[in-house]
Amino acid sequence: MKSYHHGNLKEELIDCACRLCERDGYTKLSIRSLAKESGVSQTAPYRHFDTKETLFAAVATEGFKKLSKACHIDADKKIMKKHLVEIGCNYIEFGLKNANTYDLMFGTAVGNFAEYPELLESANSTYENMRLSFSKLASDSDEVIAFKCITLWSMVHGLVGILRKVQVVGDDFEEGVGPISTASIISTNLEGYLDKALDGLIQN
Amino acid sequence: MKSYHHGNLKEELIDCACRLCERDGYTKLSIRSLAKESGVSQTAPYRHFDTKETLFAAVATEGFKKLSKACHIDADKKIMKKHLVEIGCNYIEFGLKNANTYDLMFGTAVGNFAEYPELLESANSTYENMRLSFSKLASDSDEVIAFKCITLWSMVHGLVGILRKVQVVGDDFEEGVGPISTASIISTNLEGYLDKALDGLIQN
DNA sequence: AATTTAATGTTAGCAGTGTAAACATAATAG
DNA sequence: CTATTATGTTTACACTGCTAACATTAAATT
Repeated sequence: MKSYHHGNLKEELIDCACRLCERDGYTKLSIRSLAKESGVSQTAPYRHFDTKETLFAAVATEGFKKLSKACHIDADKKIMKKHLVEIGCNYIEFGLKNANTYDLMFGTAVGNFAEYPELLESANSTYENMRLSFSKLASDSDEVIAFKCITLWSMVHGLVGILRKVQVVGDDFEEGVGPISTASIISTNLEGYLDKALDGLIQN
Repeated sequence: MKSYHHGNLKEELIDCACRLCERDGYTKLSIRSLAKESGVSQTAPYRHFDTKETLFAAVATEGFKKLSKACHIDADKKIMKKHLVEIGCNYIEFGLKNANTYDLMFGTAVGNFAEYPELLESANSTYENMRLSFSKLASDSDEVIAFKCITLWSMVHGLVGILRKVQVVGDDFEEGVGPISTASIISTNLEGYLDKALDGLIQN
């Protein structure tokens, strides 16, 4: 016997949308199927999300929260280069393991973050966490640290994009100097790769 | 008086799709509107593209060709670091000015490049061009050059992703060390930024 | 406690979508 | 000249985002 009111629909919709977006890609997600999955009428979601993009924004918000958590390192302990590498690795791992969600977060699905305050906040706080970690290592000015942080972010973000196109990760691949084999090699030793790449960032 | 056969439909569809994808984003593109725009019946495009993804693949292929051209530097002249910076700048500029197309090229719209030989080839040749330019500068082994090339690509690819979220580029922005202001500063002096960032890549 | 109001749900329906099937016409090959 | 293939059209189906009108319940106000 089900009651007229669901009681917890919004959260359940977001939860469900996160799962489906990751499983099939956000392009495949339909509000109707989402409603059906939650055992509710086709248009019920519209009581909680004005538009599909609003729903996407909610999924992206969750994505940034998870990314933030994945990249979090306990603020108390002294942060060494090793930890920055770890942050980078975690970031990349998140991007690769949640490729579809990641695409939703950084693609054009949600046009303007500023229209969705919670999304903007969760995205900014992901950055802020990274920046704070960075500031524990280097003794540069705030501006320089911000620069380095954006650079690190660009690096790992870029690697996610490139590696995703080559997600064989351990599977066999043709040898050579093509992008596929090279990217594969990198992805099998991500830590070593990042360690080297970070050298330029930290000193200098 | 129009003839039954269009004569040049495939090319026109691709052309038109490229324009519309860039203008409105590939999510908004419909095969029907595309057909209408080309003055042809709703299902005519299916004679040339099995599925919508096939059409996307064609648009992405064009995108890679354009990207390749934008990053091309005459192979004859000796390539200095300055030219690598130029390549990077051109790459980023392309990504920012063709954000929607870029998203189609690197997002999840086309799942597996291997299913579309022409796409795979144009993407690979974009990489190959970059790699050749790189090999003119450094005297490393092929493997090392491939590594550096992927790193450069990651860097500029990542920057496109981050900067796109902040495409104020010259407009005013709040001062501080947040991602927006920092990214804005970078994007107003892309050349200098890249020049510095490339230091770590070229020596070492 | 009774009543008004707001929040949250449902049903019905519109205009638009991807794509398959059956058919029409024109270009090409034999 | 005929048969085949390439390319186009019409029709149709199941699905989509979203709106409007209505139903039910929870919360706020008197």
